[in-house]
Amino acid sequence: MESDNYSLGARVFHTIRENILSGKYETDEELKEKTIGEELGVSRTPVREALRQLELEGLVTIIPNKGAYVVGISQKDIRDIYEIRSRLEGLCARWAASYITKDELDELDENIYLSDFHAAKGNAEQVVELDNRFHEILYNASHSRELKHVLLDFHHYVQRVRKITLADTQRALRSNEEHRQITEALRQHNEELAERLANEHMMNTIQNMDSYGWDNLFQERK
Amino acid sequence: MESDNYSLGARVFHTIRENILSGKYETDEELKEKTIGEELGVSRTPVREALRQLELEGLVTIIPNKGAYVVGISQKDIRDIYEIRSRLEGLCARWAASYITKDELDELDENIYLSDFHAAKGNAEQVVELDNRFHEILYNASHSRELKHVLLDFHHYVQRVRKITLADTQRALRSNEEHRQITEALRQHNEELAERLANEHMMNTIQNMDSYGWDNLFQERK
DNA sequence: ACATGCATAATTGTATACAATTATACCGTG
DNA sequence: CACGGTATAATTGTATACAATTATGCATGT
Repeated sequence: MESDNYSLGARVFHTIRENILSGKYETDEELKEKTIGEELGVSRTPVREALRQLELEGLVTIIPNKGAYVVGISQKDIRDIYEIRSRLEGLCARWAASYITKDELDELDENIYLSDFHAAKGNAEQVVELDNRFHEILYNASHSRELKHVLLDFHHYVQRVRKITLADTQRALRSNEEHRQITEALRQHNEELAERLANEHMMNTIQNMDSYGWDNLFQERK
Repeated sequence: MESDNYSLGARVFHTIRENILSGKYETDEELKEKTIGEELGVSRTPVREALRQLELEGLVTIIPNKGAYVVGISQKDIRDIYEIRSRLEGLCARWAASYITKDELDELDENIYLSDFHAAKGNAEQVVELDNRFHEILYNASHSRELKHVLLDFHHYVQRVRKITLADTQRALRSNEEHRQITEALRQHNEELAERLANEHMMNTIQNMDSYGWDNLFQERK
């Protein structure tokens, strides 16, 4: 999804974020600048910058002169995010319906085709990557910097949950089917339909998580 | 809205953000760590941290080894944000309709009452503050950390535009009337109505900006 | 045994020093 | 005069040093 040609500071940021979202750093764990710096082989400076950024993202809480603590992501947080996303992905699809190009539609088609293949094979990693890309194309097609920004944030935020739900072949294939319908609505430039389908796509994911069982989604964490 | 008991670093962050949003730093202007540090009487370290945070907020772009540049906020950005907010404020009101308490409803009533007073007097500053507080109560009443987080971000983002639109007495009074209707829906725990009214409240703001004339909203910037 | 207070250690906050990279200005050459 | 190259300066990136604050542990007294 994104290149590795990052500066050191940016890499530190991504590493810590990944460690929080993957559950490597536990909820309420204190993140000490010195310790993390030693782990990653850098000084405190880039670690501090990363922690300050992560606070803005809501992943850590910083108590001045005390420390940085991992903010837990509750089941309700995840639900809320998907409900927020349902509204915004809907708006995104609506806008994309106006602007989307033939090239983008072609890539969406290919994306779904490939995802079906990998889902059938059980290649969860690739399915997640293709899902990332599918939504990213829509974000770009919305032609809205602000909407893309906020949606990308949330998308990253729930990456861990998506890795689990999309590992289920049945859900992955159904998700692809929903992607196909959205793509079709976009091709027809049908704003109303595109919005409704993208909206439902997210709500279906919540339903899926409900039936999957939230305990299973969180078992690795604790 | 928030206390001033901040650490130095946090204050630097807020100052720079304010300078960007108020237009003191022009679009595409290069923000040099040394210069800003001297302006604010601090070293480069807290400035760097602030700039990295502002990049995450989308207010500056950082080109590695080159510099930090102010990202311009276009008219379309503002429109998009209000449309995004219309969806999310609607969702927020819907959730708040379930959770809102009598105390919060009382504060909303008082808030509107005071705002009417200040609007009539032409105290734009107070009207903006009360508007901030009105929406903040709703964000809290939604009982959703994630929704509150993203809405607060956007709310700050458009602070400058709000200062202008709410300086118009007619618009301020109409805004208060809309607040009153939303509050009434909340009091009745009418989710559907609350969502629709909050949604329309934002869309009306867009309409108002349209009739106000975008050029006037941006005249100070350029 | 437990609470209290003080000394010490650990940690964060800020400033500064140094390294790496990029911009600038000057000079020579065609 | 235009162009290019090189030395110099300016700026960012990272590490370290020092100050301020907070945590820890031990001794003391009750």
